[in-house]
Amino acid sequence: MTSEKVTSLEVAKQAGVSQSAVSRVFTPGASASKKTVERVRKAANDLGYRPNVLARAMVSGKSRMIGLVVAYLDNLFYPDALERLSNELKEKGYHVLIFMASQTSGNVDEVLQEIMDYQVDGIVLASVAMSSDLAKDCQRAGVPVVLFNRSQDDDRLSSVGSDNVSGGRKIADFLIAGGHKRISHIAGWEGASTQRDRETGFLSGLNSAQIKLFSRDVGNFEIEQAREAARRMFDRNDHPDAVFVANDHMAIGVMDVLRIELGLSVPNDVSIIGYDDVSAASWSGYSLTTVRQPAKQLVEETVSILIDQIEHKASNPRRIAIDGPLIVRGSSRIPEGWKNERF
Amino acid sequence: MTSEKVTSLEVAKQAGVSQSAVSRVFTPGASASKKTVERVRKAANDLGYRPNVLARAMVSGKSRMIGLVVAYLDNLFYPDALERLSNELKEKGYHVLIFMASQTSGNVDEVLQEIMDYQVDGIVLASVAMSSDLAKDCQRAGVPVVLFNRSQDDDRLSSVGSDNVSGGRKIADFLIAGGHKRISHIAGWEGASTQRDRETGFLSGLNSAQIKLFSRDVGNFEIEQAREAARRMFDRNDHPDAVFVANDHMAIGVMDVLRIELGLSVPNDVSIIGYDDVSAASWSGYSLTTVRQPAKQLVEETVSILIDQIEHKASNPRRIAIDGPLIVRGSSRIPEGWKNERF
DNA sequence: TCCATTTTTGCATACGAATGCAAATTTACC
DNA sequence: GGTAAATTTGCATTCGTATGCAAAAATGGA
Repeated sequence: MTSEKVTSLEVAKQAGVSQSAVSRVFTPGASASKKTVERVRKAANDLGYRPNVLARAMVSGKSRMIGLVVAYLDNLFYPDALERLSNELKEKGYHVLIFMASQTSGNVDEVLQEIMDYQVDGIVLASVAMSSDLAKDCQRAGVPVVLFNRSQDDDRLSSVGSDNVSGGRKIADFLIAGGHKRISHIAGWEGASTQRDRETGFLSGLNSAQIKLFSRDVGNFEIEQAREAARRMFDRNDHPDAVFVANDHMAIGVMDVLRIELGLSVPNDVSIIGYDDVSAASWSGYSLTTVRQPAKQLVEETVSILIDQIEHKASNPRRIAIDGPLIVRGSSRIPEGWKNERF
Repeated sequence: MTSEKVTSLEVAKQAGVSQSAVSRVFTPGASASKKTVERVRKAANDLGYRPNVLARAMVSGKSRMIGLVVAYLDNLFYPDALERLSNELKEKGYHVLIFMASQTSGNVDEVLQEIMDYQVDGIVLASVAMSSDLAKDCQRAGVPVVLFNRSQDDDRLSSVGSDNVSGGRKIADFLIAGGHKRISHIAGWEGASTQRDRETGFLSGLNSAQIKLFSRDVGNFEIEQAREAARRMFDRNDHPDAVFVANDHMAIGVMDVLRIELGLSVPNDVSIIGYDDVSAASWSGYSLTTVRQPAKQLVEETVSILIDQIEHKASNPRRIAIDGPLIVRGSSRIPEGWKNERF
């Protein structure tokens, strides 16, 4: 009931050495004789001593914590990424302090301040943007920041994402090859770089084939809004025969509306393509054609950049866009003579 | 580029007061004259000073961090809970340090040790069990622990969950009322208290009606395993006409197998009932009948217990089981004359 | 064995903020 | 205005660990 934290000093007494000796035994790279190591280890074990990370952080200036800011946890892409990130970082001896940034982008800066109060060694912003001022602050404080699945013009910031332009283009090419004539788009939140890039690639693909976008609506990456967008989009006689929905999360909602509310057949009446390849996309109930965001690689790159900047003081920001394959499944009409090659 | 952290001392100089004065201005409840507050605030603003949470933690012994251990982030119930937990705690001035416990329960203790190294003020174990030894350690260190969505015999530990026994019973009653004759169960991981309790309630419900469980298989809360269990279970001529699947995550996989692979109609050929009421359960593609776990309340109770123990030193563990309603949707045959009353 | 190197050790201090204590100041009241 | 009480302030110390420095011990070489 009484909190009895064991300190290095107590271990030192028990082992008959100085506090510094204890510290050295637990500090990788510090020197200590075999004998002291042994005695200290024993004493530490007996007393149940473990170094206080916070105290260590104070003097070393390294907290071994990474701040993570996330907005949408209901889109399974992010929990998945979070899990990988946490595991990957743990491997390197870091841990994740998590912060939710509610929908409004206004409070991100505030959240970031809070994060910095914890002296985190680095920050990952997942699908969240930050103000330029804050970016400067982070830089000044020597805290590296990586934007995950978002990019931003500020060239002080590293970013990791998939190549959304190329992905958007693949989708257009695929739909065109499938002979679709009335191709539409349901967009995510238009403030997001992912949205803009996907749409840019998509439109450029249509453009190359001289095809005009048939119709367009916005779902803001929210499933309910996507459903409404779908209803609006199909509330007319000549509806689209293909829709690129800006992410899987929304695409699933859209498919439900089309099939169940409107009685349409996917893919016979209309082809649906999403983006991300979340696990639900491969559920046989949806079998959603989509562009895969290679979460594993994205996370690995993110961690690698962070660690580089933290431990090797590599200071030049890196911006990475990994290409993701089109995963062809049953939600889209398959082009004549199509082999499941990757686009 | 050079890290220039602003300290209270610098603010003190700038404001022409002592370091203590600065500290007091930023310590709620400490006394300072209007004049000093003003000058310190101004100086702090000018320099961009914010108190170092870690340093504060050292002397106060409170880190304002809560350690969270999670196992399954792919079951949407947990990301949802995590989001709520994070927000709720933030409200109270706490933040979440997250740790993944991989499938094997063996490494939970190790993870817990790591958590304690960070001097967290409290710990939430989500769907994860801990050894009795560790529980003792936490208690000794004065770190309150709350089991979330799990309970454990150890009566030193607080736990918050829904009333799984009652929930299981509701499901049985509902299926029986619907006239089902061949009622089966696909279990989650059998080491989990939630699994045991749900099944206990379910069986007792069947028992009251003198109905024997038709068949049973195990899915370990993993969607792929649940799919396989479903295939095994229906690979015979007289298959069940109702299946209670131990959570929604698995139930969705099961529905896909039944409908798409086996060509069965849900609910005409077989009724499916899940547990949790994750967001996907209400998607019209599934429209899954389920027992709702009231995530909001669960999280609120969890936080309330934690804060109580941390701030008011309330030391007696509390064990809470909140009743969750049966949410009747389209995946199950509805009993004659059924009104959507809550069971 | 003796001296030169290298390794190990302890001492003292630093990290940044909070707080008990006593001195200094302000406030209240007669 | 004067005294007592209340408030504010600064000093010094504390939290638990890491580390520069110099002293001590161990090692190596001839």
